[in-house]
Amino acid sequence: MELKKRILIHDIAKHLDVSIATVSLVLNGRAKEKRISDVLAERVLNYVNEVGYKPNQLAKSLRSGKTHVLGLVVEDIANPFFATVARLIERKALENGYHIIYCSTNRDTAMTKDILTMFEERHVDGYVLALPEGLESEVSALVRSGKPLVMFDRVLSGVPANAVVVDGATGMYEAAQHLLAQGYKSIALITIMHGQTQMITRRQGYAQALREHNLPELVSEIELDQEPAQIVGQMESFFQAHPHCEAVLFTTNYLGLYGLEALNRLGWSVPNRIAVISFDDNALFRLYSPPITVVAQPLEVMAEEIIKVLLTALKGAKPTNGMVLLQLTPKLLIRQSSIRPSESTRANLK
Amino acid sequence: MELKKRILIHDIAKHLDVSIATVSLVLNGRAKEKRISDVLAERVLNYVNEVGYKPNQLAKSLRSGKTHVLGLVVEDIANPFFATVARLIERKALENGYHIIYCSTNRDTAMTKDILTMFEERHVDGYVLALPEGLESEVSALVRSGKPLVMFDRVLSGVPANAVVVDGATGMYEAAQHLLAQGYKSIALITIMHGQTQMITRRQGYAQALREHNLPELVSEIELDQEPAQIVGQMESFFQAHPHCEAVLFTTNYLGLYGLEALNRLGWSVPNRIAVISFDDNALFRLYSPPITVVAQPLEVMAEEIIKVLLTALKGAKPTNGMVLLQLTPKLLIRQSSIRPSESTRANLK
DNA sequence: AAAATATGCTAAAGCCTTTTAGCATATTTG
DNA sequence: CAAATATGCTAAAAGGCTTTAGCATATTTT
Repeated sequence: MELKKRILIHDIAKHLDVSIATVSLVLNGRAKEKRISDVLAERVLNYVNEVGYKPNQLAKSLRSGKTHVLGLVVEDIANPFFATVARLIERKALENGYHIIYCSTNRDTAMTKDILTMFEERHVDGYVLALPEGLESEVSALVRSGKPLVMFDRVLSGVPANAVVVDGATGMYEAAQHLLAQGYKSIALITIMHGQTQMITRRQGYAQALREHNLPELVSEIELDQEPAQIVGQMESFFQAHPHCEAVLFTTNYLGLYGLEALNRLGWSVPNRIAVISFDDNALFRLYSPPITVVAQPLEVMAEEIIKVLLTALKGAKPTNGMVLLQLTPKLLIRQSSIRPSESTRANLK
Repeated sequence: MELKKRILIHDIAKHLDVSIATVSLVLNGRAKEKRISDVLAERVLNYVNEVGYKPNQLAKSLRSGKTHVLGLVVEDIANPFFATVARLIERKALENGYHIIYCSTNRDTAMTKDILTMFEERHVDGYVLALPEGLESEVSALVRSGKPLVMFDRVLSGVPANAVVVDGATGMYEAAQHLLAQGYKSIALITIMHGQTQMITRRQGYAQALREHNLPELVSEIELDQEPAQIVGQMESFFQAHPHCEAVLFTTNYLGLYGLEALNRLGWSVPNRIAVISFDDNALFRLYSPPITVVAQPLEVMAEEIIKVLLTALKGAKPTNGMVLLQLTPKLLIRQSSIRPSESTRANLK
C-alpha cells in the first residue's frame, strides 16, 4: 500500500558507485570548479534525470542557510494595489527560482512584528516590505544583519534601507495643479490618519500646490480602524460640512472608493457638483462613470526594480554596498471626473 | 562587528545542565507525556523565555517532516476574488500557526505542474488549490499520497478530493430567472472557453432557465489568452452581431468588467439598452452606475470551510476519512443594472 | 629522478532539531 | 524482601543535504 520510498542522494551515489559529495557537487554546478570529470558529471546528471531525483529542499536549506524563499509583507493582499504588485513580484521571483511567502499586516504593528519574527525563523533569504510605522528598530536590525531587504510604497523614517517608492509629492502636486488650472479654488484632500511616509509626501504635494496659489488647505484625516460604513459616513459629514468644496483629492485607492460611495449617497454628481481625483489607478476608476482621474503608479516598473534590487543583494556578496533609494514618477491620467463642466452644463444642473 | 551568535537548543541544555532531549520535549509540550517533572519543565520554559530562544524551523521541519506551511495555488492573485479569498485564508491559517506560500497559475497547466512539484519539494503540509484543467493525474497522486488537500472554486473532473465550491448552477439559474421574470426574452451568456468545472455549472444554470421558458441560448465563449483590448473588442462584436439582445450574464468578475467596457464603447446604456448581471461581487460592481446585479459568492464562509477541512486533515490522522465536498449557495444581489426600466423610460431613450 | 603541481575524487563533519530506546533510582506489589 | 512497576531523565540516532580538508595517482617542472 505504501508508495515507493523517496529517492535520496545516497541512492544516486550508490547506484553510480561514486561518493555522495560528487553527486552533490555536480548537481550544484560545481563540477568544473571541483574538477569532476565531464564524463562523470554527465553520467550523474543523466541518472538523476532518469530517476527524477529531487533534492530535499529542507535539508539543503538547513545545511546551506539558503531557503530561496522571499518574505513579502503588504498592508492587505486584497487591496488591488498590493495584489497587483504581489502578482508582478511573484512572477519575477519565480523566474529567478525564488518563492514567495506573504503576510498582510492590516496596519497592525504588533502583528507585523510577529510576522517579521516568523519570517526570520523561517530563514527567508530576503524581504520585500510595505510596513506600518513603529518597526524602525526591527528593520534597522534586519538591515544591519545584512539580510537583503527592500522597502516599497513607503519607508520608515530614519531607517537606511533599500527602497522603491513613488514620488507622491509630485504626483499630488500635478493633480492639484490640474484642478487649479481649471479654476477650482476650494480643493479638499482626504487622507488617512496614520503617518506613513507615502501619505505624508502625497499630502505635501497637495499643500505646496495650494500654497503657491495662496489657497487654504482643506484636509480630512480618516481613521481607518472603523467599519467601512462609518468611514463613508465620516466622509459624507465632511462634504456636508464643506458645501463650497468644488474638488477633492483622495490619497489612496480605497479612500477614493469610499469617497465615491459617499458622494453617491449625497447625490453630488461628479464632476458637475464636485471634481474627483484619486491616487492609484485600478479597474474601477477606469470604468466608473464618469471615469476617475488618477495619479497612476508605475506598478510594473516598481515590481521590476524591487526584484532587481533584491536579486542584486542576494547574489552580490558586498554587504555594505550602499543603499538604493529609487523614486519612481507617477503619471496623472486625466479622465472625465476632473474636467470642469462648461458653465452652461453647470447651470443646467443647478 | 558580528552580531551575537544565534542561540541553540544546545546552549539552553548546557546552561540548565539538562539534556537537549529534555528541553526539546518541554518545548514541544510533551513534558507530561514524557514524565518531565513540572518544576524542571518550568525552569526550562522560564530560561527559554528569558533568553528568547527560538528553535530553527528548518531543522525542526527536516526532522519532523512538518513545515507548517500551506501551499496556495490560485489563478491570479490580482483577481479580487482570489485576492479576497487568499486574504481570508491567510488570516485563519496564521491563527492556527500556518504560513502561506502561494503561486498564481495564470491558467497555464505546464507552469502549474511545476508549481505543484515545487510545493512538494518544499514539503508544504497542505494544499489549497484552484487549478486549471489537465492536472487530474497529478492531483490524484497527491490525494493518494495522503497530503491534506482542498480544491476550491472549481474541481477537477474525476478526481476525488476535498472541495469547497459554490453552486454556480443555482446562482446562474436564479439570475436568469430574475431576468426572465421581468419579461426579458433575449438573454446572452458570456463565458470563457476553458472547460473549468465552475464555468460549466454556471452555464448549465443559465441553460436550464432558458430551456424552461423555451427560449434559445445565446452564448459567447471568450478566449482569454489575448490582450484585454482584444477581449473587449470581441465582446463589442458579439453585441453588435446580436442587436436584439436585451440582457447579458457574465460568468466571472473579469468578464463582467470587460463587458461593461465593451458596452460603454458601444454606447449601450445599462439597464435601458441592456440588462447586466455578473457572477462574483466586488467593489466595482457595487459602486458602478448603475450598480451591477451580481451572483455573490460567500467568500468568508468559503475561506472558513477551506481552512476547516484542511486543519481537520492536518490534525486528524485518519487518511481515508472520506472526502468532503461542500457546495455553498451564492446569493443574487439585485441592483439597478438588471431592473427593467418602465416603458416610458425606454421610450424616452429611444 | 626527486620535487612540485595538477587531477579526480571522497570521507566525514556539520547544519539543528526530534524522537526512540533505555538507564538508573524510587515506589509498589505479591 | 525479591520482583514488578513507576518515575525522571538522557544518549544517541536520525533527518538529507553541503562543504572542507585531504588522499591517491598522474603529470609537469627542475
